[in-house]
Amino acid sequence: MAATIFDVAKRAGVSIGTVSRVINNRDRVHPETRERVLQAIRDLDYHANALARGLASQQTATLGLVIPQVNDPFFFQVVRGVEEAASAANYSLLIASQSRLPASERRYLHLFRRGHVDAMVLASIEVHAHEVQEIVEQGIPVVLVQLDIGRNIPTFLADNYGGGRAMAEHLVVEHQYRRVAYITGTDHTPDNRERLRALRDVLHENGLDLPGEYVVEGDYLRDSGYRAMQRLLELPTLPDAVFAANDQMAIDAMMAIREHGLSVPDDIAVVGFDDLPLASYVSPPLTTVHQPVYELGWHAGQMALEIIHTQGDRSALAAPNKLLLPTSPVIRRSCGC
Amino acid sequence: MAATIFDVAKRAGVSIGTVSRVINNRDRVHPETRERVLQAIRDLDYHANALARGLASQQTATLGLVIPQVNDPFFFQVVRGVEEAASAANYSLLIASQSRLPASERRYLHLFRRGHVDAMVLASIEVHAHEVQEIVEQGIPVVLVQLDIGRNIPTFLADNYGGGRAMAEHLVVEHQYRRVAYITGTDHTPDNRERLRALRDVLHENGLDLPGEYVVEGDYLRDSGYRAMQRLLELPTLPDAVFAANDQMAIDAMMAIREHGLSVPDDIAVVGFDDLPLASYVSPPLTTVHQPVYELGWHAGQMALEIIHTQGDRSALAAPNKLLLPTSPVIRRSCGC
DNA sequence: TGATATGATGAAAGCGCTTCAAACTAACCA
DNA sequence: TGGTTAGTTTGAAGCGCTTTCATCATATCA
Repeated sequence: MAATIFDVAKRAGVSIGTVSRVINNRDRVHPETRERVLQAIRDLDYHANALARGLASQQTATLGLVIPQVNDPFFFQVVRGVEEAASAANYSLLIASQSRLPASERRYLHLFRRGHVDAMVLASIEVHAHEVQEIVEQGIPVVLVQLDIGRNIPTFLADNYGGGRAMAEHLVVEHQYRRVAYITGTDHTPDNRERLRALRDVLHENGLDLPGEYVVEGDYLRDSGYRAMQRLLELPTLPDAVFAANDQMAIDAMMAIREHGLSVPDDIAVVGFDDLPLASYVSPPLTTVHQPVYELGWHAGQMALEIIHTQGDRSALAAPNKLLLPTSPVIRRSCGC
Repeated sequence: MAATIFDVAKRAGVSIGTVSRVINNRDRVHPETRERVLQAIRDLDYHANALARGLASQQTATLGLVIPQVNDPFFFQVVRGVEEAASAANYSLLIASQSRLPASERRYLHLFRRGHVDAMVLASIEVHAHEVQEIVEQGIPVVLVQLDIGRNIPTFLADNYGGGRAMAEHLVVEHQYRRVAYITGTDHTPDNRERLRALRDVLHENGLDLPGEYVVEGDYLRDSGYRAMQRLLELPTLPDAVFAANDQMAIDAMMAIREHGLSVPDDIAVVGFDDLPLASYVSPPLTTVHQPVYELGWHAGQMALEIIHTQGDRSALAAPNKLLLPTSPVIRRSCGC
């Protein structure tokens, strides 16, 4: 059996209270006593039981992370970011992927209800504002990633609008494309909407229009870009450039164009959003917008830790609660450069 | 504050022991009493505290998963697999990525030392056999994924040899390539060695040789395939086919070949291993070997749970402790098909 | 009718830690 | 010399559960 604090106390000839103070660097302990305790800890290879500690102190040194069930390397980057922030602070990371169950059965809510975590990071999941509110009201800090529910909750977002603008300007101003089409992601997600808004704004500012038939619906997933592109290719006036809401669809769109006997970028330019590793390997290499995914995760984890450590200190909550991380266009070949 | 078992007991007019029995479906409880307790639980929105429960019962309903720090979508699949196995059994998943710290500081060892998890899954990390032994001796079941330390520990591996053979035969027998080169992964990993062994065997069986200069060293990572291929291209007699230890390097090798003014697969065929999503998008689409990564994770999680539930039942440990999951060649274009 | 199962519940002892009031010690001051 | 005080340490009460053992009805049998 593993050694307990009791064993350490006995060996060092002190009470468990003293051992606890040594472990936690609390109050003052006589240097000699401290050394004796530390020696006993070494001798017994003692490691404090995390559960007992959590129960007694009401702190678990654990962060909860909820991600969608989708199989997307995107989220792995978020996971890595949060994990590294957590482990650098000696916190553990408890992961839950959002299940398809109805809200009443959502397991991830148990994470906090059961006192399992000190804070939660929710990444691009479907969640109701009142659910989040409930968590926060129970005293568990929540940080959101790529997900905005419009309450006063710390939120980390990639700058979708800014990235979308930069890309749109690249197409419209530098390349002088005149008929730009857009393949949407899932309609309700804010990232998709921001990217579309950016394109529309840039077009307007340049005296151009985004006709309804140039906005075709996709869902971010494989194939949907292909089908969307097919619809565009049936139009009487073909676009000269296509902005897809993510790389996956952009790549599928390129396929559709090629199968249609046209060339990318000579006949139709194609650009995406995300900068998947994949983007640089397709041919032509995809021009896209880089998203700081790892950084989103890292900052979110960091923020969660900060809030934990300033609990009750209301002034801390006055910090900006919506942070945009910069996105940057990655110019390759598919735009015509 | 969240309701405790005490609150529920008071509201239902019973003792906490009875509430506990209802929660855990233990012993028998009078149907009427049970209903009264359940109603109180609903009324108070009670959720048992996981820490207290874990402390009292010495079971945490949590699985620990350790992955390398590498940034590889491969591991995300493993994570997903384990996570789904865990959550289907109402277990949580605690993740730790292996840090670069010296063994004495390896945080993930704390996961179990501190009584945090009921079992651990170690995935392709660097670990010493005696460390694993120590964990097991403390009564924490361990399951390995893509990692073989040669002890009597349940291990899930992709069938690297089988997949390597199938691919090698495709090259040598069907395509009749005569000069096949191999770009290695990190030398010490068993997967790499198995794949190489398979190629060598098939060549020998067909009266062919694998000359030393046709085995060039890579490290699985980006660029290393490119450099390895450059070395191959400097040889007096060029290979007619190249087998790379993974897709990433295969793709880089294709680039090097093209930059050298040669064509894939007409001048030199290239195949990989892994079947990254990426593989189907490059041009020509990469012929490779599919690895059941998600399944590896899922089975490992499942096995960990099984061992937990049959603890002490020695007969269970007689089950096969080394499981090969089948890999399958995915024939695309880069092999010449 | 009294002895004996059987079913249902309660009471209390932990699980391994944190934390806080209280106690002890030695040193200092008036 | 008694009273302070600052520095250390102890002891014990939880934290919210599980689990064992004892208890108490009620039903069963000879």
